[in-house]
Amino acid sequence: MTRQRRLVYDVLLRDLDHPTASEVFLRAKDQLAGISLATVYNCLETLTDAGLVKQVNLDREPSRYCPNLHEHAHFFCMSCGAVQDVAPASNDGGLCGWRIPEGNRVEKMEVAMRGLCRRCAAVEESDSEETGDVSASRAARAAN
Amino acid sequence: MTRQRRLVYDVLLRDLDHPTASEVFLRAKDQLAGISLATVYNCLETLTDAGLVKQVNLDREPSRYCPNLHEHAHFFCMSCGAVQDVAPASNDGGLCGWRIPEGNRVEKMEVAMRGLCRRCAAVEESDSEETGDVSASRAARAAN
DNA sequence: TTTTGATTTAGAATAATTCTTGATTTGTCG
DNA sequence: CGACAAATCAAGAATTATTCTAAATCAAAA
Repeated sequence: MTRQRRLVYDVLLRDLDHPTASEVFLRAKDQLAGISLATVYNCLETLTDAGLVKQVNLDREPSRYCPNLHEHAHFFCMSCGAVQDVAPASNDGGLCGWRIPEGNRVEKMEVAMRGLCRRCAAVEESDSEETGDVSASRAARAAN
Repeated sequence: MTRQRRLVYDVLLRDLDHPTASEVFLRAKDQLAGISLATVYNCLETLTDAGLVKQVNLDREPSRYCPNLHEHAHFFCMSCGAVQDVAPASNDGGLCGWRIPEGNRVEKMEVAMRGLCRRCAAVEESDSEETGDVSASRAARAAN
């Protein structure tokens, strides 16, 4: 945790408004004049890889960053651009329902899942029988 | 519906594998040698605006295109990169459950909603009392 | 203190997408 | 049929977010 990483993380924690990398950069500069945009990108990536921060994307807009590690969805206001966290309605594994804040109007919802399709899950299963290592084969294929 | 648009649309309909713009371009070229990537982008945008096609994004990867207009989610295989459509488990408005294909392993799920936050919904409400036109005020603000 | 390795910086490079401009096609009307 | 207007297309330049590169800096260990 270097000074720059600490600062970038603090910026994210101070206002939980899902800033873009550029916005983080502007806020960080106020406190550490010499910091560069590249460093902000580096720090955001490091923090994301470390699991302290989540990268949030909507369409092809610039990525936004969120230090909320609880399971949640995101609500993007089409009018003012604000981004809110939305908590799950219950602890049933996230497949079912969200606590939409009172007054918000949802016009569209997008759901994306990531994982292994049947075929790849099967291959991994058989690979792990041979090697005993579940993650190795996936990593090997992912390297393509 | 011009020749190029028809072709791009047919390419999407032929294989429902969510190709990127470049992939659409490669397939389209086979049937209309002179078509350009810019035209493919134009056509995809036109088709999307017309509501015949949906643009599908995961993270910052190239956009993919999908002619399935039914409500559905997307499943991205982390190993082979395949993208599958996932149907809702019931017709309850999409808040609740998805028919994950047998054998698929979901490791992560992302939910994004778009709409109007409480404040903007309230403003629009009061605007429409004055003007009688719900969409005008939103459009005006969106133009910023 | 020197070394070592990681991190930061600035700017160049990249990749997807959009924009611009001129050419082409299409539809319409005489 | 032929001319004109409007829409569309093509080619390449431009844009934008992001990543890469290489040199400079820093921090901890020896």
